Amino acid sequence: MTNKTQISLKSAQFFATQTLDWYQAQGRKHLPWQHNKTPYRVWISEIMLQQTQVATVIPYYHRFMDSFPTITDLANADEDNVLHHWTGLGYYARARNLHKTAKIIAQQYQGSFPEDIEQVIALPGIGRSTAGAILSLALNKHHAILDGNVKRVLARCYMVEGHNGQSKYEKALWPIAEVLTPKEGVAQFNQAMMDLGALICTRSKPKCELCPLTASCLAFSLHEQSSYPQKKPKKTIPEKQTIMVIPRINQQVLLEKRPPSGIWGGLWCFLEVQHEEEIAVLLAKLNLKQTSAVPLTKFRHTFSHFHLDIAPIVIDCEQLPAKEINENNQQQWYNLATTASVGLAASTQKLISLLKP
DNA sequence: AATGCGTGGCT
DNA sequence: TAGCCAAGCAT
Repeated sequence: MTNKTQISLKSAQFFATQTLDWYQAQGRKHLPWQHNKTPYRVWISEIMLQQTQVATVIPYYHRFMDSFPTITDLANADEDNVLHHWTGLGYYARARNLHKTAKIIAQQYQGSFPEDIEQVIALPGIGRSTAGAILSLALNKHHAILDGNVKRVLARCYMVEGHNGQSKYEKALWPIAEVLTPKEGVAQFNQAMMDLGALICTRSKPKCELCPLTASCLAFSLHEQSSYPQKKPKKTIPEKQTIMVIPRINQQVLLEKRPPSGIWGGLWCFLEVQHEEEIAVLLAKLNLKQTSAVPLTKFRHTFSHFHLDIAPIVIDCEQLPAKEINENNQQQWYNLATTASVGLAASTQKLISLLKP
């Protein structure tokens, strides 16, 4: 039985007032998605910002909104093109779910974003916090949010035990977020909480001297800011090896579309083998005749959950009459001189740029 | 409930 | 500099 944090109405009101006053003076008001705040624009920003820093997102956001200004534009786009706009941003399920959800909204909601929180949460890729953010920031509806910034602020203010990824941590934080979220000024309050987390209540070296919430902050009063949120136990991630086979004819290289789930799902990548002997088998299957093979410099690509040591090898091939290498449209010759509108993994893009004429 | 899922910026 | 981890969600 864990203790539930008790917060009086009066202290909740004080918390909200302090936060809103601070936002008025110090909050961020000119991020790209804060102009013309429609549910669509806020939705795209919230998805891009998941586990991704603001500075990284901004150029992606501009390109995405230029290409897909409305939900209908997104719904009518090719998935390859949506993933193309996500190239390098990571967590590609976000882009696939974005596209799925746009189609659902186009078909089931006549192209207008649903405003009922349960309907929003039911959409692919949108959880409780993102749903609350969309409806509160764009429509000022009364929903709490609980993203990484808010979690950190609340964990310090109320010295909540646990760390990101632990369910007990979130279970303890949600009711706190709910109680503190005011009925008036929800949009500004939620934005303010994220800004406090991003600008003041940072993970390391929090700027407590600039914080409007020190009077409410338990960790501050006990000089325990650095103890919250608690550290996640570190684990060593495994190392994997792969050989990336790069068949090349003229200035074209062969790519294959990966299955819709798993790592790099839906992206176009080079074929992979585990051992060099398998290369010949692969080329035979593809009906390709090798003229020369040149290994490129090996490099390491690190994911959140494993290291991947990549040994690329370019196989120059003879031109062959068009054969059935394209059975399910899952393979294509990619012209190195152009930029196709498909999603590429960062490692694929890196290799392609190395080979560009 | 813990793990899979990317990438690049910090320190 | 090699880890740590960021505006989470799905399973």
